[in-house]
Amino acid sequence: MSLPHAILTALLERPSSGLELTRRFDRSIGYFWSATHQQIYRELGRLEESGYIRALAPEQPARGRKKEYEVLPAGREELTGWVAGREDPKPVRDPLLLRMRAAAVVGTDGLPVELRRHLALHESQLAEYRDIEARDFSPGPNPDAAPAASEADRLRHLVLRAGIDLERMWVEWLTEALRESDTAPAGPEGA
Amino acid sequence: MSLPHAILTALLERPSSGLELTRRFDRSIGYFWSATHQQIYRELGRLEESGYIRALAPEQPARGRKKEYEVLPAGREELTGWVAGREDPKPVRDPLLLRMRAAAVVGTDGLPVELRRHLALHESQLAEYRDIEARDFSPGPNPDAAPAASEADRLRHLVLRAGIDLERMWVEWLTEALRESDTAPAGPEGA
DNA sequence: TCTGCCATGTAATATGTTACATGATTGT
DNA sequence: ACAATCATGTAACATATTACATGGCAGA
Repeated sequence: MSLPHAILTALLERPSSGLELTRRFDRSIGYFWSATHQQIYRELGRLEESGYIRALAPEQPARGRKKEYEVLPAGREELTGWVAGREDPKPVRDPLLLRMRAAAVVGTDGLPVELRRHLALHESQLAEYRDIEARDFSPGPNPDAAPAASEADRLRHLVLRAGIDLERMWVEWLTEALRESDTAPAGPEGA
Repeated sequence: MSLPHAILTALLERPSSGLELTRRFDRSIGYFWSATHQQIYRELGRLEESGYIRALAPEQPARGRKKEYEVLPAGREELTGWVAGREDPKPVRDPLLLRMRAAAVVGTDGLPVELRRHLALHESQLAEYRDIEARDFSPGPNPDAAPAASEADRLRHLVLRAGIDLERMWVEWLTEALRESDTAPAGPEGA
């Protein structure tokens, strides 16, 4: 039940149309909750029906016309309640780890190539996050002179650092995995 | 498309019935790919129909009777091909990070309690992984004298270390998040 | 007018979750 | 006989993915 709350958060940050939301889900919000435009349009319909959001500048029932949405008080309340609620962390679900486990049974053919590819992807993502951090959360040359970060900025920086920590973890783990597979002779294991 | 391959891997490690698989998906395999018994039974049916697995000790079409499955050569080939294939890492999808982003807009009421709860859960999971590592992959007092780990063991250890690294990352991140929210006064942000 | 892109949407399918149903086996 | 548990399954629903459809608008 996270997608509706992701959309409410995005719309509170800035009222948007479906396509604008889709683009924001390809960047900032999408860094920790991805969604396609089909999901977003469907969910916008539901949220409107529930009275959590409403369309601005109406009188345009046409199909190809832009439709902006804003959050209603009921939507803000719903989101506030969700933030305060309980939700256990989901168990990890990672196809790459599964493939490594499978490789322990049927052999590692083709795996190192894939590990190198993933390493490059994670390094690239890490670099992107670090750029964002330098741009949006740089402390400046004299931290004491800078204004104290707002609570909202502090939270957004924390979320970004989770992304950075995660990517760094994968980069380190993949590097170690490749180092080992270079050292050990990697013959087929599945005989 | 990972669940069928998770099941093929599990069945190659050891032929099992549906319920036995379910239990293994609550432990070892479930640490990086979870599944309920309903998913497993449905997928077992499909895999059998595709000719990837077959039921052992047949002649028992009854409902409550145990049914063991084993992997056929076609199933092993399918799995080998999947291991060698390409599959991009999925973007992160984490409700807790989403909630922190939402909290930046509507306020942090109730969040610290939840962060502490998650911290305890991750610490517990980390401890469990470390127990498994000590039990199954301990180098012993004299590593040089111990037999070299097999390629399969090396891979399984790597997968376990990914789990350990992930949990440790969350423990550290949550600890830092709590330390900051103790320092900074956490007033409602959504005014 | 034609092409390309902006924008919203439908349809079909796949996967995952929750609740419930049925039969078999074992111990009391 | 009964209850508890093992074991396999169905049904309904929710969510996510993929492919396609429709209309508006701007410029060549």
